[in-house]
Amino acid sequence: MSSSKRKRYKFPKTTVERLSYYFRALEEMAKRGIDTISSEALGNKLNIKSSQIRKDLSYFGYFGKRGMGYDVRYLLKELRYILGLDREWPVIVVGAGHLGLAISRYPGFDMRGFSIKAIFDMDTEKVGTDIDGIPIKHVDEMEHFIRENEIEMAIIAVPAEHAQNVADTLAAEGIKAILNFAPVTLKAEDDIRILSVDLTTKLEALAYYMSFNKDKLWKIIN
Amino acid sequence: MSSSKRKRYKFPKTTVERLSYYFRALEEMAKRGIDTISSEALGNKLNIKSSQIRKDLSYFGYFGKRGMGYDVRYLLKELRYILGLDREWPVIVVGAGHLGLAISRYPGFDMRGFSIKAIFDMDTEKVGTDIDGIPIKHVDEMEHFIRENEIEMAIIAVPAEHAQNVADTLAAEGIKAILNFAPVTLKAEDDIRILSVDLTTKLEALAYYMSFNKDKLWKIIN
DNA sequence: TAGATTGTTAATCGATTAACAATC
DNA sequence: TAGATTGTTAATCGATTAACAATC
Repeated sequence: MSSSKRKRYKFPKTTVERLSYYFRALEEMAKRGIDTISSEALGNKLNIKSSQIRKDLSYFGYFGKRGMGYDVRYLLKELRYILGLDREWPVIVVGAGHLGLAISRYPGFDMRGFSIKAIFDMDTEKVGTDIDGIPIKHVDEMEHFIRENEIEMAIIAVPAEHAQNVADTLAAEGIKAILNFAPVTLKAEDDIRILSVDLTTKLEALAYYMSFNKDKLWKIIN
Repeated sequence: MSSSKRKRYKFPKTTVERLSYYFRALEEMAKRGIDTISSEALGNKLNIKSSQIRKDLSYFGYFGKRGMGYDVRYLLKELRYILGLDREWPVIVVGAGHLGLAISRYPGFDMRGFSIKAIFDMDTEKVGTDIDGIPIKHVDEMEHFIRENEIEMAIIAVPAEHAQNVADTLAAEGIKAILNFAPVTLKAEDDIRILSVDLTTKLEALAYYMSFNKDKLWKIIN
């Protein structure tokens, strides 16, 4: 039923994330006036093996010239298209705490076409104000706003204990992708894409790595 | 020379991150008065297979009772020890922009023993003020502060173009672990642990997944 | 042409999972 | 004891990498 006749190619989940790194590095190179780059040179810059880069790109097409490398502007254009960055993505943020506000102002989002259209919160002190032109609205207005503005992506920046609730509400209101900053594992139907950014987990991983060679563990990794 | 006679066990890099999820889930359970849990039940909560959980834990010891599951408080205690969370970690933040300040106030860090001791910036308007009791100091004072307070961990929250510079400085001043929020790949010597949190990459991955089944790509994943 | 570098194959390496004997 | 659930083995699955023929 849902499976098309078209051949499907699998690729590692890690590839999409790396494409994003390639895109960013190429953007910087374009800015510096570099117009051709080899997988070797790009790999050096990103600490990624050149064969990994070539393989990642090969899942999507032929972008290089043998003996020459990749045309920076051309590859940028293709990656922009592959990553879906050739359009504007209207986004809402739920949670107007320190983190929610910092995220709303994060310059990196706007640069990539992610445009924060509104921030939602329950705190009536904050509702009605705005942050750099982005209105803070009451969560009760969320459903209407999502439909009115055809929002598909949302960022959750509320405390852990409210996050699942917010996710359920967003799902019911038609959101298709969620970037979650709350430190919980969210549950949702399969048609909703959820990715989490975990601020503490990585710091904890660092703490682990700082501890382990100080003779604290029975068994040590390599 | 550096290799001890002790047997070394390898385990996946992903394991440490999952231990951190287990810890968090168990903490919440302890708070709710649950005192025993099976790998099956914990897995359901975290969308992780029970065999994965048992395997992860098995790298570090025997924590469960067959037929009974795991004692929540005991496992918490062991995980706290393994993750190095049984001590205080003094941390500094470099960059007093919106993100740096939000990070400095993030309640999740303090809860885990990560204590932000100071924020460093070059902006003389900000230097001398404080955020919730955390002083903002000039970067020139950083080296002295690091030595004086025996800081080993730092968080980078400066613009991409300054991040490598800051990392080099931190390394020279004796920092051993860096959590990087700047959207660049940092280079450093092997004895310095760097992990990055990338705010845009995940949003880009979501954008990709929202685009791909809209007939945009030649080759489609599964 | 000679040199460089891609795109792709095949081998290796690493991580997850099912299955089950051990045992509480 | 019977039932439940661990700890561990072995199979499977997935991702990375070296190597090289193709070709600019």
